[in-house]
Amino acid sequence: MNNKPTYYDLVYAVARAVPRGRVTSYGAIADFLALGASRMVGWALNNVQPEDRVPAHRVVNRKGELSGRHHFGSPTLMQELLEAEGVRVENDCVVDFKERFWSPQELGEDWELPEFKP
DNA sequence: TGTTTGACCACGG
DNA sequence: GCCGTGGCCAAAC
Repeated sequence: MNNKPTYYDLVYAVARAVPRGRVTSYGAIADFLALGASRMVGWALNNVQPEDRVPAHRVVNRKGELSGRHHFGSPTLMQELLEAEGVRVENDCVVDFKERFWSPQELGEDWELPEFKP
């Protein structure tokens, strides 16, 4: 498992760049990274694990629903994490998702991976 | 080596 | 306004 120059690292970096108390969507990351495939974002997060320290719980689908809650080990863990950050989650959906939505474009188009230390 | 699926999104009917 | 289909790239079988 060496450093593979793949979009995976980009997805991880963007996920970490999500401010606390904010949430983003797979399509937003995919669009920012110009992947063209939001599915891969989910796959990237699927390969990621807590040991990567990637707040994947801040990433939800465009509906604002915690689609990946079932992949957190506990179906309620994702909601717990979001609520712990001040994000109100109801019925597995982010309340005021539109307002809580954060776009990676806020970082800037020239934004790149910060010093990634394995 | 080809097919299927996957934490999705956009568009069309 | 809701449901169905296509598309995207990559990994697993």
